[in-house]
Amino acid sequence: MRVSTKGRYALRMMIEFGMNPGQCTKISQVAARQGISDKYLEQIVTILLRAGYVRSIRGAQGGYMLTRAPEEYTVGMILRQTEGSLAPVSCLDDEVNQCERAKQCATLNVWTQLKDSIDNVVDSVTLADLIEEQRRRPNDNLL
Amino acid sequence: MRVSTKGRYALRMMIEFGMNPGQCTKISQVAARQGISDKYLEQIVTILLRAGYVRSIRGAQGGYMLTRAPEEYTVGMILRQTEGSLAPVSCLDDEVNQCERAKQCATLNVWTQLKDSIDNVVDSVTLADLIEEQRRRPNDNLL
DNA sequence: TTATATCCTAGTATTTCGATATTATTACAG
DNA sequence: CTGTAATAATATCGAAATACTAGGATATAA
Repeated sequence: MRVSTKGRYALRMMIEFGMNPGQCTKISQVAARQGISDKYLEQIVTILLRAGYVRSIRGAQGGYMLTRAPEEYTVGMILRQTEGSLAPVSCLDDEVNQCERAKQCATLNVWTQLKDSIDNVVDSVTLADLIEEQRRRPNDNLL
Repeated sequence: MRVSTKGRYALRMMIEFGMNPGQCTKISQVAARQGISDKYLEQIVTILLRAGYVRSIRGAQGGYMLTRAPEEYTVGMILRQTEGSLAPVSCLDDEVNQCERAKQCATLNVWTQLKDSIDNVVDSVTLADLIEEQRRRPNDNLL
């Protein structure tokens, strides 16, 4: 039931991008400030890039920036891209349950409740909330 | 964010035990009915045994049975024993947050909300609920 | 005493995680 | 037009976790 570094780093990186509105942020900057391997961050940002959540500018003076307003990203969107499904069991990944045991499964109800409850949290918090939270914290330049 | 087979099998096994109140249930029975490897189930039941959630009777005609009433087990209790902590991030495992980034961490709040929300679900459903759910389902003898 | 069960230890195959390395591509600066 | 700073896309790797599997030791009812 753990959120892996991939999802957590992705969130932190998106916060960094969002705190530089209108300008490029370099991976090396994020890596240095967060103390994370830049090669690993590159991998993660590629996922966000393909999802259309950030755009990249190549070459010198390049970097990444958000494609939309921070209010338009939920934590759930970012985590689902990087972590894959957030459902506690795989049979709840799809809209229709493919599991052959579904009809007899006494535990399905708990998993569904759990999934709904997780979704409810992650979909109600936006990147803008996190950025605001970040600004309220000490040591602004050391996330 | 997945519940592993260990936790899921443990729940299903506990339901089986609970559906045979007052009598022993053999691992081989559970394994056959659930289509799970009995050697793996043996491993899992050991965790429940050491937690004092079941007691064992060795030898011929032996098996396992619950040590308390189904109402007294929550899904959370069973999952925490078998899965370990259910917190989405390790810094929420302990009562006091040991993470040095805690004060500057903009994402801590989401993780706390997520943890509370997960705990709320798993701690509010009891084994008795699952057993009742099971009895309401078709094919009672094929969980 | 024998069949049937749990108990215990170890091993193993597969997958995931977290990262690193490599090479290619792009674009701006001088 | 060349050097350099940056992204882009893969490939590789070690460690840990996951999901079993195997074999034998121990206990007990009949």
